[in-house]
Amino acid sequence: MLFRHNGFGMELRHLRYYVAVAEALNFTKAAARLRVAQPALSRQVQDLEDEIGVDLLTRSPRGVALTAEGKLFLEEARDILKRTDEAVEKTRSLARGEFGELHIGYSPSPTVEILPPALGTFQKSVPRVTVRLHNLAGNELADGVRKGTLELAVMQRPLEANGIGLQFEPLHAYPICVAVAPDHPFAKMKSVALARLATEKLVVFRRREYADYHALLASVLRSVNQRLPIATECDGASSLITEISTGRGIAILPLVFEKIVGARLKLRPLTPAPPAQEIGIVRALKGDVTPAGEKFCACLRSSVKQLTR
Amino acid sequence: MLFRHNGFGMELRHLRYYVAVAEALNFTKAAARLRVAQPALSRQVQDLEDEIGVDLLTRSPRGVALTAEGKLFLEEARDILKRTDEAVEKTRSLARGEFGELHIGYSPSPTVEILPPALGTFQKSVPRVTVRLHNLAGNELADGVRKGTLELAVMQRPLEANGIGLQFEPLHAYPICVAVAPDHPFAKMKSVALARLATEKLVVFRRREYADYHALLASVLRSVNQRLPIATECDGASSLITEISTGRGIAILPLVFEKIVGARLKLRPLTPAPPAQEIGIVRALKGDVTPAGEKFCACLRSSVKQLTR
DNA sequence: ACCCATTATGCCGGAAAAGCATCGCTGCGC
DNA sequence: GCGCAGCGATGCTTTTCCGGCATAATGGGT
Repeated sequence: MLFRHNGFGMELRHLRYYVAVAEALNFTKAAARLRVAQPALSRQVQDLEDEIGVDLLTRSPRGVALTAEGKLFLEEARDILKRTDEAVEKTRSLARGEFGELHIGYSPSPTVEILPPALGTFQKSVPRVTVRLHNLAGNELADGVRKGTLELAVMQRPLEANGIGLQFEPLHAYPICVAVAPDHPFAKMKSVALARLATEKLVVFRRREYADYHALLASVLRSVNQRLPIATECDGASSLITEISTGRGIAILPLVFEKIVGARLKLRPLTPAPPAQEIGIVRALKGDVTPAGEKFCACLRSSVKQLTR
Repeated sequence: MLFRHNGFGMELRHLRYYVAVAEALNFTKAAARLRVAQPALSRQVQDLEDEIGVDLLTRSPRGVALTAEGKLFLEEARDILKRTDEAVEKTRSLARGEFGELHIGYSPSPTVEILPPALGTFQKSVPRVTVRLHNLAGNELADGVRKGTLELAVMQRPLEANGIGLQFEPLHAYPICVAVAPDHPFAKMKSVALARLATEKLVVFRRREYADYHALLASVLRSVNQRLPIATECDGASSLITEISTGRGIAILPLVFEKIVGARLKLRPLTPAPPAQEIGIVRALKGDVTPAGEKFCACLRSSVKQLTR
């Protein structure tokens, strides 16, 4: 190198050597501990002192003592070395997926059986990863994953139009059911023929907020060419439960809603069975999933395994 | 070196280079900025990545991009480099006496004219030095300086017995005076002959707490072979002022007390003048004074110069 | 398919660090 | 009082490795 700037000679080696000497208060012993020869150590510490322009040690034939400046610099050097170790370890942790932030999108209702236990095991295995959950609508989830603001989404299979650039890994499939009040005639049946819905009125979620649900509904009804009158539109699960249990109508729901409605409604499978609602992991086709994200997927999969047992 | 430990290859150079590349997002430009050739930079960053065992950058023919780990490590590296600079600068500051702690012992009354202005100018010139003032008796001051718990003391010249191992640098000398109430006959004189004290009673400070004062007093009186009756012993300046102004007696005091007693007492020089009370700097004969201490001494000297004008 | 910018690789020279031997200093013990 | 032991510094040689130059490889853009 032609030109060497003033302060560009200091290296971590100098700090490591200085700390060793300052701790041993003896060049020879420090050299042994560092597995280097004493003269090398001697010179490196001299270089360090020249670099800083301050005497850090007072030498004597009996060993060395720290000057006031040396004491200060010892603290500083120790701190710097500790921080470098921490920096490296942090980075490795991040690479191993044991550290950092993980942005996960999800649809609350369809994932109610899968997500909570997966979150629990994940946080237990890597507590230093902060999971940020984002409760969004289906198309927003898809957009988020595509843009990269979400690393993964746990949700129903995206519609064709929403699915471009995304990969869907199915975790579980819920049969489509009809939800009725416990005193409704359907409640006594083991399954309900699709054709029998013709005389019923539908309770549905609001189209605006539940586009995915309406897509599902449409596909179910389309398959039998039916068009049912809509009794009410609900803004959420609890009002839907109220509407149905008071006899205002029935609803078409995936079986997972059993976990939500409890005993207040009865869910009966439809025959012939429409295509089941698939719940799974959505990730971007291109764009890496971090190790932490992979771990999370593993937790989801094992959460599903527990479920089916 | 025969054995090279796992993590002992990382140096500040690697961090400096990595930061440059991560900021430029381009090896070639970073190399130019660092005034090194691009291949050198390329290799050093590779070495760093090998060392950590994590990919920090994704290379492409259009430049480089940071991985998530790379972003984290960039922050860490920047911080480490900043801290090293700070560590060096702190150490240099300490060596220049612009930083650190300074323990100063003093006797309050005799230094009342000198110390406060010196402290003021000192703190203005080096605000990052924390001055710790220790108000102690004369022998404790001497002990403290000898032991090194005090770097300096500002006080009257130590007695012979107390002065061993110490160096005294005189700053100012105050003539010995007699202090009387304003209506006392002495108050009208320009000076008072020592012999005329014979008919007076003495107001003194307590022997226990003011050994130095009593030594001074003894030497003044011994020089004229007088022994005066003691009217009262006082625990401090304010009670001494009260005693004298109410006519209970007179006191022998150095002229500096004029600043303390104000108009409440009159101080008149004695003739023939006894040896003046010398105020100065006490330091250990061996044992360094830090640069900050030297600066403080300079402030004291200039404070005295201001005084005599 | 070619081109260009950009990074990676091979090789060499030199600077700097490490090792070895030795010197100089100082305090301790015989 | 003198030698000896322990310590750090210094001179010199060896080794390492960093940097420079030339060039290959890579891959997106036109």
